[in-house]
Amino acid sequence: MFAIVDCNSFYCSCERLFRPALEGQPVVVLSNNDGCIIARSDEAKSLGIDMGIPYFMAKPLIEKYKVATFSSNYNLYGNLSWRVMETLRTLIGQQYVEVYSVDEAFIDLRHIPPSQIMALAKKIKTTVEMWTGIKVSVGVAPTKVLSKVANRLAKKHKEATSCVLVLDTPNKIMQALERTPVADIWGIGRQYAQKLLANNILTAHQLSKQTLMWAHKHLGGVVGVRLLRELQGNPSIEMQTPLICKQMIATTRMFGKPVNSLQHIKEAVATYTARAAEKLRRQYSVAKAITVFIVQQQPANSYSGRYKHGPSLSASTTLTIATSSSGLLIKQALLLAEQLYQEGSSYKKAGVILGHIVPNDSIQCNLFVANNHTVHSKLMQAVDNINFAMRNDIVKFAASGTERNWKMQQNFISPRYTTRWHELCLVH
DNA sequence: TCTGGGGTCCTAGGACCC
DNA sequence: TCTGGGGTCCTAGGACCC
Repeated sequence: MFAIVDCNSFYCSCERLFRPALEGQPVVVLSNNDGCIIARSDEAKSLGIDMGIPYFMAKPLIEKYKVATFSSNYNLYGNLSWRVMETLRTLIGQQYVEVYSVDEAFIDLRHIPPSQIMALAKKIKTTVEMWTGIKVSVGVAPTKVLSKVANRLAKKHKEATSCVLVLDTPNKIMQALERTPVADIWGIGRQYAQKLLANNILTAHQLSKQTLMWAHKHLGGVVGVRLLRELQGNPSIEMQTPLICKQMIATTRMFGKPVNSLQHIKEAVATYTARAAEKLRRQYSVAKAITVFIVQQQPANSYSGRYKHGPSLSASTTLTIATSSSGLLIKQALLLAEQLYQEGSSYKKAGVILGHIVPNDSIQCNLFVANNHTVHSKLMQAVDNINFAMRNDIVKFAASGTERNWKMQQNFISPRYTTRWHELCLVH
């Protein structure tokens, strides 16, 4: 059996933890740049505030019902996420926990006797809540996909399930599948959901009755086959071992306001490159490929229905030697940015993507270029140490600029209660 | 006026090899 | 009239996830 442990309205729960007066009140959290709604408490959901809608569209409801509104505070969420995951690792053993996202983890329960599973699932829930103050839901089933089905129903029927649901008999599984619309299956997105509906396949149960060949043909080849097998109760998506290095690292941001000048674009690109390089060094890797992209502002009155982004321009380059040095990467990134920039255009977003990532102990050297990896890595280590100990960005590259008037908006940001001394929660 | 920021995996098709 | 049969590697793009 596999379990999925999922924090309830995670970002909202984090904000509430230090503002207990908000318990039972509607709360929403906004995306970067205060653009969209990305998390809602149950109370906010029942007011009809939809996931992912732009803030300015939700504003009337938010003001009418005095919904508590926060800019996203990733320092806070990251730290609380770590506490939740540590709790799970302590309870079940590190080798059985796969952190799937900031607020979710799969747990391998194949070594647990069936008779003890329900008790363990409840223990996980109560312990996480007691140790961290974050409420979670637990879904347990023979496969990962089915455990997500269980988790969804546990959350949906909180009173009946107390947020814990174990699907351990064929009958329970069948009933759960009948109550799950195809669009709510993990792995079925908007496109496939439409396709399934067109084929008159409405529930997960109906989908589970299709053949593997059908899934291969209509749901993206081997991906669809895996999904169907999982729905039918045959484990086909394995646990991921921890400490796998990312194969791609990106840092991309919307600007706080449209940017016209090459100078500002370059500052942003340099800043994002430095951040991406930091992430790279944190996993002890180096990158050989770098892509820069900038997104133009969408010309006015050219969109109908769903929001579309403006045209995106991108350029890539491959380095002679893989590196994690911010300085070397910034140099390349700025060249690319200059290539892409067109005078007279207005931009709203930029990003940097590092690729061809390998561990830094297996750098392929170039016969004709001196390798100064050691020098650079010592410098970067010093920079990282200072930035970690003091505060973010106290040491940065001049190319990043000092004014940064392209920086994103965060009008409702809460204190970083758990990661900054001077932002601790005060009790009077 | 105003719409996020990360990631993953897979497939198709082109270039190239013998 | 008639033009093989394998391979590999790479990239772009599409689908999905939270």
